Amino acid sequence: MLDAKYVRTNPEEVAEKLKKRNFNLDVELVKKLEAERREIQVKTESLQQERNARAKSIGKAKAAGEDIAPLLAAVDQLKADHAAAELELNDIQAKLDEILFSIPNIPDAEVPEGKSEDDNVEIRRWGEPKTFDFEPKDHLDLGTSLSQMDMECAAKLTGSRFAVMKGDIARLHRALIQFMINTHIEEHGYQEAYVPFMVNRDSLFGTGQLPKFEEDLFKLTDEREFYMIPTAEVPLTNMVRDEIVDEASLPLKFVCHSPCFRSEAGAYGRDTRGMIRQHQFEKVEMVKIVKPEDSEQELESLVANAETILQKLELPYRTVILCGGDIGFSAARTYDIEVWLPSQQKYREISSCSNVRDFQARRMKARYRNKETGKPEFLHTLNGSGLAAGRALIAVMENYQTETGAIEIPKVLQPYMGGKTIIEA
RNA sequence: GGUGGGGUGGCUGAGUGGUCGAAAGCGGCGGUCUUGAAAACCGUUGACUGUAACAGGUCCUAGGGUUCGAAUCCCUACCCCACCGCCA
Repeated sequence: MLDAKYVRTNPEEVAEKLKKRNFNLDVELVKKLEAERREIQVKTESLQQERNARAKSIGKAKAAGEDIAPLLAAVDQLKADHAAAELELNDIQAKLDEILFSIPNIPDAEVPEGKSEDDNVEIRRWGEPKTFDFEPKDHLDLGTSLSQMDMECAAKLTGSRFAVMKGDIARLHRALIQFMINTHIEEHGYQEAYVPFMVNRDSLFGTGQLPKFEEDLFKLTDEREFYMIPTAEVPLTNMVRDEIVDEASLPLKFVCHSPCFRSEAGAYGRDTRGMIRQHQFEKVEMVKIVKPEDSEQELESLVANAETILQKLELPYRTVILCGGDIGFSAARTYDIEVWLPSQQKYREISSCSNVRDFQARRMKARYRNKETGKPEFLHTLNGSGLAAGRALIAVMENYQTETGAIEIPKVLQPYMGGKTIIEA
């Protein structure tokens, strides 16, 4: 969330900056509620002050052995007034919080203007889209004819938007995950983490999925009300929730493989075929917890770490910076990496890397002690996929297919496949 | 699941109704000493809010209650620890 003080002292400025993401802040409402809050808070606090003073004097009188009965009678009305004022204050504070919690992050100045993903701006490309001298199949045709991918079976087990994989394809999927994690811990200095795949409300609030995006999540129905994680970003980032982190341990860099569960996937009727958009998919996630002055630079290296995976897999990709209209709720700046899919003749998102700045840290009260000021200050958090495993699998299958419907195995994955070099029927 | 014990500042931990935002230690910061560092010694040091600066307010896991007054008493929830039971 944004700094409440900043929002209430400069609502017009905030509204102006949020226009870039097509977010409309009701400035008049904020001003009106804020004026009320101020008045009621002053009233409540002065009543509190009075109550505290009276209570103290009663204590003194009692200690001195005086008769306190008249003092007790005098304090009755005060008590009732204070209780009423407090209720009123809580009510208005709740209204203000509701607004504050649903305001998205302010985009960086460098974020391009734009309405949709069509307005994202390409930063760079790597590799050349491969040309085939036959009609390339998509991953579903390839997987199905190998009898190693079965969407009908998944639909029987659960429903639409789930997948069953078998044999070498299942192993290739796992190989990708192992390869990615190993690369990040061995070459990029991340610490591997294993975390819960169900989290509580506080965690989802901390990273910004709640309260606004409840419908995107799978929620458990028992009395504990846990949620399935939509990304490992949630548990990883929340590790520092309510902590004052030792400055010497920064930056924290975590990498974690997890399944991700998203209810919204499929709500738009997009990518209904194959494994592109699923309710459950695997992802290797990178999260960095850093000092504010480092976050810009850490975002660049985060993207580079993700790109390295595609380079080692020799998959053509491009990197774009998301425009104001396409950027996520918590992010100040996001780079998407898009991999080439021959079946679609398009680049498709395979990683999303964001600098969240202090937006999540403020929600989570995640701080470090600044040596120079001696004061606790909010950390900056970043997250990025490194990479989405399901989409990486699709990209490998489609880019490495042969005319006979076999799939060559990228060199870097062969050690994870028992030395195998090709998957064929 | 059962029984018992707990949850207090960055950390450990004392505090059972008013003089407690809270002893002590550790850690941090400043200093003395030292070529420098360590040790030792001295001083200092909670967070949030609020103010031009004071003042004021809130915070002892969370939510309710009792009371003029709650870290302290009562209820509920969550979490942790120990032992027992069960179990991959």
